[in-house]
Amino acid sequence: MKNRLVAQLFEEIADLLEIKGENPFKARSYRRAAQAMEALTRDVEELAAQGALLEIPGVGEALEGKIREIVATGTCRYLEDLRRSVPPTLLELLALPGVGPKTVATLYSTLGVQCLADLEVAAREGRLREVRGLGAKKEQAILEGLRMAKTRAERAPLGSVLPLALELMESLKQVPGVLKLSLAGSLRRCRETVRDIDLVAASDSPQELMAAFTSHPLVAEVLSQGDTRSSVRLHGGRQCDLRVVGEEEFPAALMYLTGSKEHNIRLRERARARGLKLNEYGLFREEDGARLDAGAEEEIYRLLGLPFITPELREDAGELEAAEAGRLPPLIAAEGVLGDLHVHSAWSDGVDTLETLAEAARARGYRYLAICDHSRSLTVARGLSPERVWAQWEEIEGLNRRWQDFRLLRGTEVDILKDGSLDHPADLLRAADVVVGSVHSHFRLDPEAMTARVVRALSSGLLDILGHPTGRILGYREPYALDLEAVIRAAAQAGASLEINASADRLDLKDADARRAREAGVLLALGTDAHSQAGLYDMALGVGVARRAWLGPQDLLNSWPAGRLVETLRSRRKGQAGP
DNA sequence: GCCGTTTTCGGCCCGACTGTTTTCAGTCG
Repeated sequence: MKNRLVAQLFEEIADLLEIKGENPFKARSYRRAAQAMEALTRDVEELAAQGALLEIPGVGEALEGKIREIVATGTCRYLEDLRRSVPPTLLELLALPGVGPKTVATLYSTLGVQCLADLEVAAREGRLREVRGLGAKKEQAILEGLRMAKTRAERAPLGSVLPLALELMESLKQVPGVLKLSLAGSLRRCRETVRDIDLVAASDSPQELMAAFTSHPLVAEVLSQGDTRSSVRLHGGRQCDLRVVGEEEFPAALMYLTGSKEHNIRLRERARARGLKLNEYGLFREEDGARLDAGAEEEIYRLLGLPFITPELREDAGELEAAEAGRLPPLIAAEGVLGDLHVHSAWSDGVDTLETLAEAARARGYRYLAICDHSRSLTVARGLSPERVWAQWEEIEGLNRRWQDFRLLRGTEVDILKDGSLDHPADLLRAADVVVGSVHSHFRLDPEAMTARVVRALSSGLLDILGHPTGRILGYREPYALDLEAVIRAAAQAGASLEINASADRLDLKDADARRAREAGVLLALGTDAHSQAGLYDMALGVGVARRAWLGPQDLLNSWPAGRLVETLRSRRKGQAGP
C-alpha cells in the first residue's frame, strides 16, 4: 500500500507551492488529491496497474502521471525540483500557530529564516518586529508558539478527550439562555484521535455564555474572544472552541462546525451550483439572499438534494457520491449491538466477577456477553489453563440458568503463539461458544514472520475472531509490522472475523482498515476488551469506528442473536484439527 | 491542477478574529 506515501508527498507539494506563492488553487488540487488518497479503500498501486487512477476524484492527467512516478520510484521529479527551489526545512514553520505560508515566505525572503532554529534566534533578537506586516505582538506569539511546540498537546485518543468535553458541556448547559448545545468537530465525527474540542451553542444571551465559557474553571488561558466565537486552552493543554449563534442558525452552524472541512467545501460548491449559498448561518438563495428554513441538519441536506449524511461519514471519502446515488449504507447503531464479544473477568486479569459483568451487560440492554479470558501463556495476566477454562465455563452454565433473555457466552482469548499455534488444545476451542485469538507476545517479529504467524492461526479454522488485529496502542505503540492485506485475505478465506477492539486506547482495527476488510468480504466483530464493568462503555467508541467504516448490521457479528451466533461459529469450528 | 446545471475556459467555500494597518491581509477552522 503506497496510498499514504502518495498522500504525504502531495501534501508536501501543496505546502511548498503555497510558500512559493503559486496559484493557491493548484495547491488545493494537490491537497484534495492527498485527501482522496487517504480515503481510498483500494490500493493505489493496483489502480495504477489497471490504469484506473483517473477515476479517483480530484485526479487528472497531471496528477495521474505523478502518482505513477511515486508508485514506481518513491518520489517524483516535480517534488524534488520544489525541494531544491525552497528549503524543505521551511515546512517546520507551518506547524506554529499563526504562521502560514505567507508569513513563512516573508520570513525567508526578508530575514533568511530557513528553519525553526533560525526563527527562534531572529525572534529573540527582536528582528521580526522590523518586518513589514509583522509586529511586536506577532513576534511574541511566535516565541510563545516555539515554546509551546516543545510541550504541545498533540492529537489525543477520542476516548480520553470525550469525558472532558462532556463535563464542560454539561456545565455550560446550565448557563441561562442556552437553548441548544452540541459537540461538533472531529469529536462528533468520532475520529479516533482529536486535536481540540469544538462546541456549538444556540443562546438567547450569547455574552453571558461566552463569559461563562472563558471564565470556566477548566480553562487555563483565553486564546481569542469574540461575540460569536471564542477559543481557550484548557488545563492539560487541550484547545476548545465555542461558537454561539441564534436558534434559527443552529443547524447550519452545527453542520459547519462538525465538518469535515472537505465535506463542507463540497456542500458549499453544491449549494452554489444550485443558486444557493451555504455558510454557518444558514442556506440562502443567491439572488435575493432569502433564508431557506431549516430546523435541523436533515433539512439542509434535503434542500441540497441529498439524504441526511451522518457525522461519522462526513470526510469527503465517497459519502457525497453515495448519497447522490441513494447508496448510503444503513449503519450499525448502538441499539443494534446485541452483545459485547470480548470481555475479561477476575478469572484472569479483569476485576469483576462473572455475575457483576453479566448484570452490567443486562443493564445495558445486551442479550449476551462473551467472557474471553486470557490463556495460560500470558502469565502476567494470570492466563487460564484449559482446566480452569472448563471450570469457568461450568460457572457460566450455572449462571445462565438465571436468565431467559440473556446469556453469558463461554469464550476465550487464546494467545497466538510465536509460531502461529494456539495456546489451548483444539478440543477445548471446538467446544467454546466464541474463540477470540490474539497476539500478546513477540511483537517485534519481522513482517514476513508476523504475517505468517497470524495467517497460520486464522487458517486453523479454530479462530472466530482475530483480536486487536494490528496491536497498536494509540499514542504509545505502533501496529506490529504486518501485511494487513494478507491477513484480511486469510480471514476471508477462513471465514473468520476481524475484531474492532473498542477499547479507548486501541480502536483496532481502525476505520479505514475495517472498511477494507468488509469490502474483502470479511465480517467484523465489536469487543470492548473490558477488564471491568466500566470498560463496557467503550462500546460507543467501537460503534463510532464501525460507522466510520461504513458498516451496517449485516457486517457485524454483534447484530446476530446469541443462538445463531453460537451455532454458526461452533459448526464452523467443528471438525477442524487445529494448527 | 481540476472540472463542467458557469461545460474546454474561467472559475475554484465562506466567515470570524487578530494584528498591523488606516482599509486589509493572513490565518484558522
